[in-house]
Amino acid sequence: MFVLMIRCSRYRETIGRRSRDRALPPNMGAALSTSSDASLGPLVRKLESIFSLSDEERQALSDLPVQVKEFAGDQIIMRQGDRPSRSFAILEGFAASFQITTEGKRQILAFHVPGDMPDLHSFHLHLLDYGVGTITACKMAFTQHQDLRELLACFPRLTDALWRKTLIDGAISRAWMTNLGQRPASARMAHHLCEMVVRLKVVGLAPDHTCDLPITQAVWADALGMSQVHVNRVLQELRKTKLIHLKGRTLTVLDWVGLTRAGEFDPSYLHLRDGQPAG
Amino acid sequence: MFVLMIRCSRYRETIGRRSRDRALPPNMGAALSTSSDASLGPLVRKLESIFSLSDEERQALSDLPVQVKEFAGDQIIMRQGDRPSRSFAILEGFAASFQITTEGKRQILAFHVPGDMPDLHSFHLHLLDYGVGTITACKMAFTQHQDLRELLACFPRLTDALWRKTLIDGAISRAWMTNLGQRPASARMAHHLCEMVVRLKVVGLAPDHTCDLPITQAVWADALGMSQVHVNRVLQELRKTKLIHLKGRTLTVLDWVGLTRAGEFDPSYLHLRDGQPAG
DNA sequence: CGCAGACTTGATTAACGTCAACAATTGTGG
DNA sequence: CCACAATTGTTGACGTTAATCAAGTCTGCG
Repeated sequence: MFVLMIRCSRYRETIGRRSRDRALPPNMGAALSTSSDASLGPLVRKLESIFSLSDEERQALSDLPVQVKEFAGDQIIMRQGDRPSRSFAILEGFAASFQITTEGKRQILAFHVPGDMPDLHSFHLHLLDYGVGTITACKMAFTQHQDLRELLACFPRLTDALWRKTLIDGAISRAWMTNLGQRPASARMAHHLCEMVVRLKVVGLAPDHTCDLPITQAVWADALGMSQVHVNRVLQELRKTKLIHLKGRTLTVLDWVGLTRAGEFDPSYLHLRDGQPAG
Repeated sequence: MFVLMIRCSRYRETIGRRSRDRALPPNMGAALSTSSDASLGPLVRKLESIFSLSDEERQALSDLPVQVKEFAGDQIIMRQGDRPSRSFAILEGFAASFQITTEGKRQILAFHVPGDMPDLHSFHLHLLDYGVGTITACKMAFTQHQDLRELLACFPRLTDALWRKTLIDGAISRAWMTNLGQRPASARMAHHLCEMVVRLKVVGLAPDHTCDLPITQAVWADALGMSQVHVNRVLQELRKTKLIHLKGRTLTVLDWVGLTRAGEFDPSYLHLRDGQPAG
């Protein structure tokens, strides 16, 4: 206990000095702004949905020096094979990670919503095995791995929180794999829609049964491993059976129970702290 | 540094006492034996393939109190929904993790070879979202989460090593997802075989181009998301094109370059410390 | 208004699943 | 060592799902 306090106070001084001194990385000129106190809000909220933080930990996390950058839609942020020296959290907007096969096909591995840290892996796995790009315009908070390392050295429970977060991402991938491997196209789509709605609810982006889902059919095709034409037909089927209403970028779930049944959806793999009601 | 040493020596006493005192968990009567010094060898070797350990860390890991248990083939070890209080490493044999859909279909999410810790997730994610079962007869080393927690508190770099390991498992899932979503059946099989050969090489189970692969076609069907009949036809095709020889449980890769090309395989996602030559 | 991107539709075809029977292999008890 | 059962692998015929191709239509937007 004693030990921890010594290390922490030293940590605070160090970070303070470093974040003021450090030069900006080369490619971050124009769109850059400095962190405001509230900027990591979505990340903190997200972490708290899966882990309980002490005031001190919450504060330390909020004090982490970050650089906020804005991106347009459909931009690549990191690419397969990069060796990033910083990680980022999404503050606003939708992003996706993906892999490209040598045949030129793209598999979308995950959609990322505000509060997610899509490349937390790079903190330990220096070579990225996937790329990350924006879907819509996004606001991202970047943090140097070094700063994160110092933060975690001081607050080991935060290591656990972040580790836990990467494990949940793993659980989401597993559910996605089962979805890809075992379900016919329409159940696959239904399952995916259920997941998105629940995840958006957690961060307050799906208050009722409605949410903004700025995902084109072509993108869904790459995510769900089917052709764009088939995505279209499957969506029509879900509309015809009155499970969803989807117009423009707005999804309304008309029949939550029916949709979960169609997609065989059970939200427990999302490991939410309180069994998040979704309908 | 000073601090670390104090904590470590206390850790040693504690663990020493606890492992002698602790009663065995209820369901572990018969097949149980106590740990020998060498029992965690495969785990240590595996970790060293992805992370460099100090002598002290290696020793501490080997000293972790474990209970070794043997299982027959095709046994369930943990099931979807369990809340295990211990994790285990595979010392010998093949295992697999899987999910069962409500339609009764099984998706195999990963094959586990000696040195793997299939349920390391349960250390932080108390509810298992997948089951683990043996493929062949297996020897497993179980360790209480509590013991592991104490070890990691003392050697924070081991936390990093294990975190890194779960991240690599994540990378393997991602590659598997791309495989499921984007590749036609025969490329999918080829990619999978490449992965298995490389992973077995790491732990010394594929010395030349040959290895023991005790996986039935029905199991492959569940792993690769195709019917058992189609697995059979795809394997015949790979044999006909002289890429592999597969007879009984023995796989020989006849044309490594050809197989990697057929499966679009690039081993970098396995994040081996030295770019492990595979052919 | 015109253009680009997204969505929709129909016709055709390829990939793959299902069913059912059978052959080969492995394991087991006598 | 043999006979037998059980599991695994193989084959063919046939049906279904979903991909591909190609031609639209709609929508927002400068």
